[in-house]
Amino acid sequence: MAVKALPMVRQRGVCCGLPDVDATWASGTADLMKALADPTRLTMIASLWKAKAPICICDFTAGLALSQPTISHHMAKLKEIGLVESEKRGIWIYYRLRANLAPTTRRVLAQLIS
Amino acid sequence: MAVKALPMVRQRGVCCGLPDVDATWASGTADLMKALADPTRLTMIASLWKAKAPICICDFTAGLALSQPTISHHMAKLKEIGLVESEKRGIWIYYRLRANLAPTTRRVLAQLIS
DNA sequence: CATACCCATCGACGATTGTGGATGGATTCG
DNA sequence: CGAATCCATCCACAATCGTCGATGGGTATG
Repeated sequence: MAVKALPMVRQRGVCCGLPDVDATWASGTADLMKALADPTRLTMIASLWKAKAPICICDFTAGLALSQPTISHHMAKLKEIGLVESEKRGIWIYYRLRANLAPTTRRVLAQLIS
Repeated sequence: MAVKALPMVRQRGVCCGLPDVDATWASGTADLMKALADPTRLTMIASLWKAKAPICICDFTAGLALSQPTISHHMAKLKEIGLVESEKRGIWIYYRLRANLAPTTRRVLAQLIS
């Protein structure tokens, strides 16, 4: 990647413009990053990604060294952002990666996990 | 992507194993996500990515609607994680994307920004 | 029906984060 | 040298976050 050099001359008190960055994009992308900015949630997402199958909440509760309310809280956050969806089966609730994830989101996850 | 079906039978009180997810990976990736989990820092990174050239801190201070200490604080965080590096030129300090970013990090940014 | 299990929600707590005012070092210009 | 500009650091404050105990609803088993 070609990187331009530093500008040779510059006036004091005069600043240059920045490349256009859409504020809506920044806000939305930050929300996605926030959802992924925790080791527990990242482990959950990676587990679902690798398993290629729905996983019961109880398996996370048993497998991760955290209390049941904490596990539930993290999964709720992932669901709220739209990364996962759930399905009830008897007394168990299974979570899976959302079927129609945004292509960008899916590619980001692929890069992060694989 | 083929997604397996839900298990038909399940015993109460018996939980299944989870796919192996490396704890070090989760921790490190979470740190990267945390660094990107803010609209201001995301805007900074996208600006540097698009500009393909070093940008002076003063340009961020002038362009973003935040105080100078806040801008400095955000950029310090990006530098601490190793996403950007800086170069001093007179009274100005220029920041640019780190030259030898981890390939994974670079690809994630490419997916997020482009 | 009574018990056991699964899970979401609530409330509380300490820890972390985003923000900006004040300060001071560094550098350049007149 | 004195003034102005650029920038990092320190300090304080409100807001958000991660965590867990307690609680209660829902569901299956005996």
